[in-house]
Amino acid sequence: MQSGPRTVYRLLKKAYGPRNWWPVVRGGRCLYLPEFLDRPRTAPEILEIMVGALLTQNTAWDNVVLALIELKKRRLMSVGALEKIPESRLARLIRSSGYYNQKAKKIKALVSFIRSSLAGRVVRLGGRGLDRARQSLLSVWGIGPETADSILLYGYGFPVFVVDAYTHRVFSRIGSVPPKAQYDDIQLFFHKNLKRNTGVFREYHALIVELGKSVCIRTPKCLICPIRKICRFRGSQKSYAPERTMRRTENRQRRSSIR
DNA sequence: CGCCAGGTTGTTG
DNA sequence: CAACAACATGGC
Repeated sequence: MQSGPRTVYRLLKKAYGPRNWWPVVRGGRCLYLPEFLDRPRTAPEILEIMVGALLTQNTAWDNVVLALIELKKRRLMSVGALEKIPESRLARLIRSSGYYNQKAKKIKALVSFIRSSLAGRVVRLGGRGLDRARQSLLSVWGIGPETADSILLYGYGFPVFVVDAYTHRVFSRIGSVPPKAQYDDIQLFFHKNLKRNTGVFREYHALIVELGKSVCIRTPKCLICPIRKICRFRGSQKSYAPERTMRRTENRQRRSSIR
């Protein structure tokens, strides 16, 4: 039985594709438009992807969209506007995306980086090569490997594979990577086993997310899984080692909140 | 209610 | 360097 990442891709694509990720927020709506995939992103679109990538860290996308709508409604989705706005007000506007104090700080760090990198415009990382662009992004406070790679892949069109919690969960269950595999290990697995193709990488990541959200959840729904036949797990085992150690404990109930 | 969500940074041993 | 804790809202 074929079970390489290419086979997984084919099965997922047949079941869920195309996903047309990354979406753009326009007119108060989140649009998944195929035509966006056929041309380079404009500078404003890249900024929106960057901000969205920060806001979606460990957060459901629907909550992020609410925050992006707030920002765009007020014409704040620009480097200049995001530089000017007080951090506390920014935090209030992106409240729905969670971790809003930290994320406001991250957005500030981002626009500061963009400004310092290219006096007044969104930095043109495209001409500097993938490795340098990635290192550059990783130097920004609040941008880790997944956020950097999302920006590079969906914003700038670099063929770099984005690894997230779903990727780790799905492919460790399949048996392709060890449960303890780190980000770079998992990314290397895909880079070694797939042609470097931006379109495929974009679609593949989005497909993994869909599988991870709807099927390959904590207690997986293997009966409806489109890649069941190549998976080592298949729901036949009674249990497996939880990938994320223990759950967070203690709910702090500090609820005075802003506003 | 309790759990979870397309991470990252700071702290600790 | 690995393992944790902190960060926080909204949906089901």
